[in-house]
Amino acid sequence: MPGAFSSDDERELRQAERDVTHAFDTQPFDFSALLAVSNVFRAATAVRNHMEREVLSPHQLSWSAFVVLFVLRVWGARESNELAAEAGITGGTLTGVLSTLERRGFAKRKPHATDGRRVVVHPTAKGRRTVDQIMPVFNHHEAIVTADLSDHDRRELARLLRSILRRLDTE
Amino acid sequence: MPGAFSSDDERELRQAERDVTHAFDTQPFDFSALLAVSNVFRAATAVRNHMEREVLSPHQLSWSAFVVLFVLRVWGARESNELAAEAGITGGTLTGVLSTLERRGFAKRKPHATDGRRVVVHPTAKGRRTVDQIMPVFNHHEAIVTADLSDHDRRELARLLRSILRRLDTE
DNA sequence: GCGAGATCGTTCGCTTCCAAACGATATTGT
DNA sequence: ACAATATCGTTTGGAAGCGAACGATCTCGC
Repeated sequence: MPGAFSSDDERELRQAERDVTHAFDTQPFDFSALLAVSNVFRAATAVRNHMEREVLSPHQLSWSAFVVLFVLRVWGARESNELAAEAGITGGTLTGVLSTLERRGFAKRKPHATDGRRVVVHPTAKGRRTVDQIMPVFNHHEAIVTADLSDHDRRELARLLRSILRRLDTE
Repeated sequence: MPGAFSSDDERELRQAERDVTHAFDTQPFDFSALLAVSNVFRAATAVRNHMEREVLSPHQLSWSAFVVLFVLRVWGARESNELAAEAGITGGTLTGVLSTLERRGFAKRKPHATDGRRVVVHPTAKGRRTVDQIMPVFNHHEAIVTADLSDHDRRELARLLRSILRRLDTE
């Protein structure tokens, strides 16, 4: 059912909407877009902080370091550019993350067989083991933060977000 | 209608699901939670990068700096701790952001009337003017990135995300 | 072949970001 | 009254993060 807010939630929301409208009284805003985007951020930072605190910090791993390691664990050795794209970070940032990962023995850079410019990143046994140890806990917390959503809602959420991603890809 | 993916999208998705399942064949995962959470991040970073590039960088403002300035513009002077909470950053980070904002003349710190520890942050006229200038463009881009979603979809998206936020608040 | 241009990872300068430690100020218990 | 405790903003140290500039390497046109 649409509009199934808690009344507190809805009141606070409408108040914020009024405040913003009032603040910019000369301009009409697209509120559904504003609310959608701003909530994507609030949710992302809240979940990220939660995960880093509850799941990742015991292993001294940052979010990005874990994502990179996860990709290596599931799909095996990758080239740097693929890795950066899948982790959603730039090449410059990946260099730093890889330094950390390599220093701590989770991954290893190797030269490409035929192309002297490229680098292939391999997970180490320790790296794979660490992901295997973290992943169940991580997934459990993913279930916790989405506990108020039905399975259908979660898939719907993922679908709506992919629509945004697709739109940004094609720009 | 549920499941209204493009077929390419869906195929890629199912393949990724198979890959992950195969990689961790001893453990069953909650996939709807995994997909929901991971897409929240992909979308957030993609939109954030887009906004910083297209809207904020001409004004030399970071995302956080803009959020803080926006809060000051709409709700007026705030104390530091409120500001940090609403911007989704820690106190230490806010100090740095405020230094930048103050240096560039967008905001100003003033001592609290009765409590010598606290600081009240005020927007300057220049700060308000800058937000007024950016906000229409920002909102226009919010509309662009959510262009493939109906108005109903956008509100549904915001609702689902708020459910996650509420869950994290009450932990 | 071989020079022009593209592509790759790294480096650089700068900002953001967090957790933890720190001083300064308030509040509380006794 | 006054020590113990709590709270506030800042500082610190280290990792992320970006865009731009850079050298090294490859590709393409001729």
